[in-house]
Amino acid sequence: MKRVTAQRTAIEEVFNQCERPLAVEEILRQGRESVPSLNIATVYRTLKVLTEKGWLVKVYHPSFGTLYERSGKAHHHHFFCRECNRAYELPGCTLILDGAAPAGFIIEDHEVYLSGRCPACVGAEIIDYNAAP
Amino acid sequence: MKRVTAQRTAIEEVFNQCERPLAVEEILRQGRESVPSLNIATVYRTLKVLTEKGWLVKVYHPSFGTLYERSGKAHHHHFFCRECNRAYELPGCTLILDGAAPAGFIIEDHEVYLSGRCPACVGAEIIDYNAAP
DNA sequence: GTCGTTGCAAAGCCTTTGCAGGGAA
DNA sequence: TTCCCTGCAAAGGCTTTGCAACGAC
Repeated sequence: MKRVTAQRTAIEEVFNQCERPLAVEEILRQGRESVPSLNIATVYRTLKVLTEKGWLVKVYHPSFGTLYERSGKAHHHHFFCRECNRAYELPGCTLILDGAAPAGFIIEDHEVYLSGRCPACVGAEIIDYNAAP
Repeated sequence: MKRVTAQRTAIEEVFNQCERPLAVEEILRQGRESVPSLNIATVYRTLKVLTEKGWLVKVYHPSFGTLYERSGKAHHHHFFCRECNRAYELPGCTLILDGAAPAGFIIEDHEVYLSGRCPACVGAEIIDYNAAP
C-alpha cells in the first residue's frame, strides 16, 4: 500500500462512515457507490493490507463469517442481532478473566460474542403487531 | 437418521472417545480407523443430522473454522491454544451478563473464546530449552 | 423388496492468486 | 518512465448436492 488510489480511498471511506463491523459484501457494495468498477479481489487485497497494517481488525461472526472493523478502538466486544443479522459494537467488558480458565492455562486474549435482538428489531416487532401478514 | 450404519456408529464413537471439540478433518481421520471407506461427504451429512438432532453443537474457532462437540454438557466456553491449535472445554462461566450490553438489547445467548497457551504447551516449552534447533 | 444411506464426482460459496493492462508518482 | 495497483479469470479450500449403487430392516 504505497499509492493512493480511488479504490483504496473508497474502501477506507466506507469504514469512516460506518461504525459497525462490515462484511466483505457490504464493503464492496458501498465502495462501488464511489468507484463502480471496484472489484471483489481488490477489496480482499485491500482488506488484507489494512488488517496487516493494523488499521482494521477481523471480527468472526459465528454464522455470517468474517467481518472487518476499524482498529484503535477501546477494548470491546460484539452483539449480533438474530433478526437483522447486524453486528454491533459493545462498550466495555464484563468478563472476569480471573478464574476463567483452570490453573495452567495462560490466557493471552479473549473474545465475547453476545447474540439476541437489537433495540431496532425489538421496537419493530411491537409495531408489526398490526401489520399485514 | 433412521438406519444404523457402520459409518454413523463410527462417527458417534469418535465423539464418545474424545471430549474436546473436533474438526471435520479429525473426525474423518479417526472415523476411518473403524470404517476405512468413510467419505468426507458422509461425515458432513452425518454432522449436519446430528447437529439438527441436537446431539452435537458447533463451535466456531476464530481461525480454524467450525468444530463439533457433544451437546448436553453444562454451560461452558472454550480455550484455543495458539501453539498446538487444540480446543479445550472450560468449565463454568465468568461473564457477567448484567450490563454486558446497553439498555434495549435483549441478550439471548453468548459465547466466550479464550486463547493463549495450554498447560501441555507451556510445559513443553520449558523442556524444549535444551532441545535441538 | 424398500427406501434411507453411501461414495464419488461435480458444483457452490468464499477467498486467494497469476497475469497483463492501467495509472500514481 | 517506473512499477505498484487493478480487473479479470482461474484456482484453492471447505462444504453441499446429484446420482447410481449399496445395504439395513
